[in-house]
Amino acid sequence: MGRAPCCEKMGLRKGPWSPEEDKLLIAHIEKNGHGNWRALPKLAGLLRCGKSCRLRWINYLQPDIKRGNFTKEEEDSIIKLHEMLGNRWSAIAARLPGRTDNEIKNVWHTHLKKRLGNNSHKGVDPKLQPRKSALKSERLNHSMAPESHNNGPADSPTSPVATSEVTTMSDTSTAMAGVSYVEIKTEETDELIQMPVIDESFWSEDLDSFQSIMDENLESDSWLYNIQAPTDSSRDCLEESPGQSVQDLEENKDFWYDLLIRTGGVPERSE
DNA sequence: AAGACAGCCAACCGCTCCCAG
DNA sequence: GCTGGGAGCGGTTGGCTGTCT
Repeated sequence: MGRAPCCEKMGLRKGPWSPEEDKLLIAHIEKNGHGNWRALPKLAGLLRCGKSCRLRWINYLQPDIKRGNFTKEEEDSIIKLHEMLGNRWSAIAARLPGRTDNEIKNVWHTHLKKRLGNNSHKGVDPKLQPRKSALKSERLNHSMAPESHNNGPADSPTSPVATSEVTTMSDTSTAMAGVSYVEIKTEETDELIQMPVIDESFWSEDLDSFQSIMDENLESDSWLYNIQAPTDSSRDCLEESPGQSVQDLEENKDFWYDLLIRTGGVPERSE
């Protein structure tokens, strides 16, 4: 299965790019943009396939790419984001301005994985990563309700404990992208409370929404109790992996806040 | 000095998704 | 609704470089 590699056609170069090829590619894209990657090499006078050109541009030639070593903060961000998102390198890269998915992937495999291995740090099992199709259907359903599974730690003192009586609510009061609401009955008090559930699209695309939620909740300093983690993006996944808990988010509150500040998501909090 | 080994990273490969026809 | 082509993504590889013996 699978179509033949696009570079197998006669005469197309493979392997490392020469400075001349880089110049040709940059000159062409600066002048014409990259509307059609497949047609680009011909137009630019390159003996490469479009895929190779795209990769070279995205990973190396783009003007806003940050080269050089990763800072400690960047590495920490990657670790946290990997906990939340798993091996979704492009999603992680989207939160680290100037860094590419390929670069992040390399750093992960060469440095961070070992580091975490030593710390027996938990992460999302790659085998449990949702496939894109799962993400898509989840977005369409827009209700990532943990219907029959506890998505938070049972021993978390203040977090609600999901029970079998959780029901998905229609998103009536807000039309916020990536956010739906569930009713959760707490085990301790038997109270029904509404809880926002944030899905993948929220985290990857809508920092403003997060800002809104944070703004609403920061005053009481309890906002994290009301946000569920985004990592379990399909019911199958939920069944196999409890993923990030409310408690995890709680512990990492500062991290999320710092990240959002750095990426322009929220204004700095006045202490 | 040179061979072996390990680490790093740019690039490739194969798969899935998206969308126009 | 179906199909095919292009784009994007994540996993993997291969070659270069640095370090060790």
